Amino acid sequence: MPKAYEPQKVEQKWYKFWLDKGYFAPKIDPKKKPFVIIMPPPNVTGELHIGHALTATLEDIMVRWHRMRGEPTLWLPGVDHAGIAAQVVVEQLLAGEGLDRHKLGREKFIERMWQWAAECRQTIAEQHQRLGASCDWSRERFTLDEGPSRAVRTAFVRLYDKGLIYRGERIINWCPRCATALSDLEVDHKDIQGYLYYVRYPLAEGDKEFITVATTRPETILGDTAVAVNPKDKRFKAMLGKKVVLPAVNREIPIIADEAVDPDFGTGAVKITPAHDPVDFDIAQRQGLPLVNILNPDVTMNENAGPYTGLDRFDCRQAILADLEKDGLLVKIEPYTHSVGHCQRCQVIIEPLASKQWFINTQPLAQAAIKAVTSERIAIIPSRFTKVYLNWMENIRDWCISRQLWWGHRIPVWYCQGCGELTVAVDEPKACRHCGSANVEQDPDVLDTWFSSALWTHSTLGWPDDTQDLRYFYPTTVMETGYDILFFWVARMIMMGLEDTGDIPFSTVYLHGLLRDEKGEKMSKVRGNVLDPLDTIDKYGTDALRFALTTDISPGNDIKMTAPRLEAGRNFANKLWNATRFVVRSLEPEGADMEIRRGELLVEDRWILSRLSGIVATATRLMDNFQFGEALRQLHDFLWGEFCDWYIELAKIRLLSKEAPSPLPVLVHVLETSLRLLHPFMPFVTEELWQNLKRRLPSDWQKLESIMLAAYPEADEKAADPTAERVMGAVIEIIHSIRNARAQYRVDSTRWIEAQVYAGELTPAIVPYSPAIQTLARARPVTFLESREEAPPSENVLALVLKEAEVVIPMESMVDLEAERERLEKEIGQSQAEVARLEARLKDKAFLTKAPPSVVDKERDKLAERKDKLERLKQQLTRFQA
RNA sequence: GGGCGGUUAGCUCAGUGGUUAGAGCGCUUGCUUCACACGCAAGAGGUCACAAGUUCAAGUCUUGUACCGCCCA
Repeated sequence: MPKAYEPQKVEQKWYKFWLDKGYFAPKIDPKKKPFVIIMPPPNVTGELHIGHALTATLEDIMVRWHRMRGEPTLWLPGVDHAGIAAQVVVEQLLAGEGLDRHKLGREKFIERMWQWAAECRQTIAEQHQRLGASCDWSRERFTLDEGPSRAVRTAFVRLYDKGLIYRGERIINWCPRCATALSDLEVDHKDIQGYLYYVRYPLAEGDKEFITVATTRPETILGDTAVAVNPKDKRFKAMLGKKVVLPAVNREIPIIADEAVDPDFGTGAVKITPAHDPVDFDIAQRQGLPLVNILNPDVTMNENAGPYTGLDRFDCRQAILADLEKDGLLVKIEPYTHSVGHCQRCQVIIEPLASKQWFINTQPLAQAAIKAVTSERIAIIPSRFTKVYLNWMENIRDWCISRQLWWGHRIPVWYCQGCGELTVAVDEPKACRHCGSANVEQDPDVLDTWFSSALWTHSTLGWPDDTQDLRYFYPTTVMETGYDILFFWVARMIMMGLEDTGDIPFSTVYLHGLLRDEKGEKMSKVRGNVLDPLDTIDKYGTDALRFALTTDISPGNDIKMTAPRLEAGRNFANKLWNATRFVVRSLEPEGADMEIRRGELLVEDRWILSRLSGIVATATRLMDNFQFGEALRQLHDFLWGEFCDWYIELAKIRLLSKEAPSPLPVLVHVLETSLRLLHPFMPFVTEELWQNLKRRLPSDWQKLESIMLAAYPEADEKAADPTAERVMGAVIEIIHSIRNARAQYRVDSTRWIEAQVYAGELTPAIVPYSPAIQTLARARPVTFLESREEAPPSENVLALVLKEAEVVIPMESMVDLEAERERLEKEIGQSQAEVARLEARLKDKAFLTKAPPSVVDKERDKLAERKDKLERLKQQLTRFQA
């Protein structure tokens, strides 16, 4: 084995091995409950970023863990066609070639999209494989595959037939750059420093009378169909029912009263532009006002804009302002900060406008989705997101699902050119369902990508067909994704899953945090601070990346990804490598019996086995609670801080002395168990090391051909050994204290120093550790005192009072008496304070009666121990006062 | 405006009421010790943002305040 772990040499070999062996595909066993994760499908917009690596890692951890526990485990991968996002990418490619989609035509453009998607899917699959993702590639799905596409059409038709999908003219968010409608969720609201313009509208009758309104978008004056005031607002009572003349276009519009008007905004009178504002639209519906649309799809002004026709929306704004100014109708301009919608995809300012689109009436679906969570059939982790989810669901608004794009699922609606009726069907109709005319044309629009994503948990498993996969794997177990798509995706999956199948899509939602750079900024391509997971893997190894992504994180909290995190992962993989290298090397000359015989175990063996059992229990409990970060941290600390730092060091001494019993069976057992514990987190290095062990052990030691198939360790309760832990604790403390004294007194590292140990009742158990103390603390001779009095009263002696023992070190003339006395006094002071605190607590009736007995007992033991130590410290001090 | 989160060592973060609050990195000191310098050993470093409360017991629960961030409107 080389001196350092070289991930590049092993990772791809093992992935291919697993894949070829077919380990990733579940075996359907009707007697067992499966563990199922449907992977959030990455977009076909390019390559995976570090956030995808986090998703893949967390899901792989769960999947490998459950698979090792013997559960039929399905992790189904997939890719999303990503409507707007992908179309934009390919349009940019076309632009580079001097083309655009209109020049190409719809059919050719779609061909280009498919070409792009195929390349992308290939890249994404390869990247997932580099990450070690053990997903079932045989079940991989693409949202535009025939199956999921039929699911989309089926779901649409069913909702339409139930009256939950409708076509109507509503205010939608129009992105002029993407040239499509967007749902409310696809709009980012940003505060903009703008202006509030106060504009006079002259009354139609009566000279020189005005009503003044305030607006942030003066160009919309052209689309006004009323001026509204609050009915309770006395200031405008006399004006109600009168008409004003719209400036610029000289159209007459009424002054009306509506409750929705806030008397405190501006002048209290507001302009109503029903075709370009959601609030105004509602008012217009109530009041029966007409809609005047003033914009073309490219947000130039249309023919309703009179003299301004053809101007861009913002040029028009300036032109109107100039004209108002000229006519003396612009009263004042105030700086004003207001929230403006931007296209989430391209950041262009969106226009709210009335448009005929397809919508889902979401409220009936939301009712079931709310109940699924409040009844705890679906749990959200971390639980604080439950409230966020419910709040959104309870205030849900209809969902605009049609998009004026080419890339996506075509809306399954055909318009009859004969009778004008609609035919809504899963399969392309030959004729109009109403009049039989063959002259039908399909709606040119496609569906919001999230509509197909909402079906993902069941469409991937075969719905609407009654397939074996759907029956066995649905409902799935965990939906793991980022909290940023809780509404976009998770909430809608719950609604659609329930609607389509009558059952929840998953029982647990696990939401992870977002990745940030070293400055704490969200990683994004726009910011240019993205980390390419493949670069990271090339530099540090996949397991190091996975370690960096999972250790010391907690659900729902953001993660700053920095080089030191990755280095820590690489170092840990290397530590594992070298621990195994040591064990493997020790194995070579013997190759013998690996049976652990309980009766022959030394204290240190019993100690490490006890600790191992404890760590297995802890890690399993944490993983059951989705605390993967904490679980990995505990495994790391055990392996590094206990197994490597102490057990291996002690084993070295035994191996050198060649005395029976050999530590090898325990070394192998603890190492192999640890590799299995770590496998879900760090699959490559653990497999490589496990195979290295297997190769050098007798053939009957392990018959399985991969660690992936091995059982996840279970805690061995019989191994718990408090006595061994206590003795080893004392041994470690003794060694620590001697090392500390050496460092403090700057004893040359090659020099041996004498140590006398008194350990009371533990003495017989500690005596066998004399060689260990010698080697690990470089102390010789180490002698054991029968009683405390044997400590020589010499002045040049360092006396260290420990929890269970005392160590006396003759230091020749090196001890600074004054400093020693001060140190002892300081320790006594601390000790006294502690004893006092414990005594007070144990005298407290409330504590004694109300605290659980186990806690009280613990405190009593502690007090006895501290009192004993205090006594011993005091006796030491007397030596300096003689 | 409503909601959520964060504030713990120099930095990045764990800490799911019960010892003397931990880790990684960084820092100081000493080590080419026969698994590992991607390492070993020893060490320094904390009013757990602030205030009040609940509790036998609070970094942990409640309320308020401040600052930072996010979501929704």
